[in-house]
Amino acid sequence: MGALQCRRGRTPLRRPRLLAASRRRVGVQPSAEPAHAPIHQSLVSRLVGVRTGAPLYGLSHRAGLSHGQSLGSASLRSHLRSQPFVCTTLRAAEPRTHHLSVGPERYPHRASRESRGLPAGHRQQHHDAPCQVAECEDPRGRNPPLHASWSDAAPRDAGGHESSELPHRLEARLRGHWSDPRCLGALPATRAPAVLHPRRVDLLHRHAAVLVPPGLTLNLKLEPGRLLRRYKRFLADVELADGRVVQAHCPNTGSMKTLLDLPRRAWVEHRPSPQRKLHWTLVLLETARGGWALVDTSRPNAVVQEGVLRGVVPQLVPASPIVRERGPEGVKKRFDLFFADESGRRVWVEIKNVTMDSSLRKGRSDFPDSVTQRGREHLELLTQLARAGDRAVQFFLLSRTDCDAVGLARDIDPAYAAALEDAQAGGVEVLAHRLVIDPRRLLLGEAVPIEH
DNA sequence: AATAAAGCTCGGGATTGATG
DNA sequence: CATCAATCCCGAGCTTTATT
Repeated sequence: MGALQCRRGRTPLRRPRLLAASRRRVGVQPSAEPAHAPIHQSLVSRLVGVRTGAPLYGLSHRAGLSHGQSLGSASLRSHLRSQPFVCTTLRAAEPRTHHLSVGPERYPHRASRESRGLPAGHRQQHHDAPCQVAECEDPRGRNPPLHASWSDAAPRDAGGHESSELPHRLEARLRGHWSDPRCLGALPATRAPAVLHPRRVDLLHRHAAVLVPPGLTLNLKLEPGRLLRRYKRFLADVELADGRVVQAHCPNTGSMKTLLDLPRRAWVEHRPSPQRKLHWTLVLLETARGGWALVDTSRPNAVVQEGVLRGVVPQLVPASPIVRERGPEGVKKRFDLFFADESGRRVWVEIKNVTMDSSLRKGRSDFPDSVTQRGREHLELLTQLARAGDRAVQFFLLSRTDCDAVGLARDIDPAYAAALEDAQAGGVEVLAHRLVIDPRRLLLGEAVPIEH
């Protein structure tokens, strides 16, 4: 329950009675809604959150929260990301006309449009937009199938020009997704409530989401290079294919043992941004035997969460939203995933990225790659939780393509190895799955054996 | 005008080990 | 033992916008 904290100082919220009221106001007849209506609001917003990881534009209060709950946008995003919906089919629907009317004529006391450099007389009228419909199902069958539809047209201003209110980052997102043949569709979100407000249920079919097949949110946009140097924890020099040497961010502060005989082939991601000092990120490194290893430690948690939602891990079947980075009450430590299973037991999952060549045999990858006091403490806490009746899971993600088993690096950290054995004896479940490194994306693969 | 709810910005925590 | 390195993520606090 900790995930859904009430926002400070807010009065409890009234659930808006949306559908009938706003239809009446805007003059849209229910019968005018095509076959895929009605769209259940809370389900639509879950849908929005699930596959995208995208910002939720204007939908968050429909998160299916109970009366009186309100979330900050950040925790809401993670709440929605964890909902288990998968988009299965896509078909086209009829174009429709959207009637919108906003602007300073109605709200003359608002000066903000000018302050943002928007035209003062802005008035959004209407436009016809081709729509598409997605049919979605809950892979666990707990929720009825969904239909959602959207248009890919940008909002228009009075002159019929694309509204300047469509944020550039959204445009970029849409361009990227629409150009991907595997993309089932994208709902063009607009961040401007003036254009698209959640209470306008008649506009629900324009609502924003990017509906993508499993794993696409774990997209990779990689360029080949050679890792020349790794230094100061976060930095790496990478030579690109054209000979340029760039400074890249190394998102792995660990030892990366067995992966740092240099130079070696690498894949880097180019993500320029004013927020970033380094526009390149080191993601994959070639292993000694020509496989690939994921060294970007920001990705494994998302991979495992996505896989769990798709049902890849039979032991882990969430019956509640998955919460990231949460710890038990009164404990400073956090676990990577937390949810309730179908019997209502609390499940804590700690994920470890396993990339080190085993010193014992080829084809095996061992953990840890350096002494890890933190990891041991996590194990001890997991053991306590298991003894107290919760489910506690140590999940090893085998993040290299040339291995088929994970093991313990007893020689590197005997205390950790002992702690893992204690944990297992104490009821901690130890699981290991392979990471599938597709050139375009990351996916959680099948289980692999754990050797002792 | 009052209120609900959205978006935005900012800053802190977390990550790890080398270095002074 | 504090500091530093780059990034991501989140929440707090604030602003903006729509609705009644």
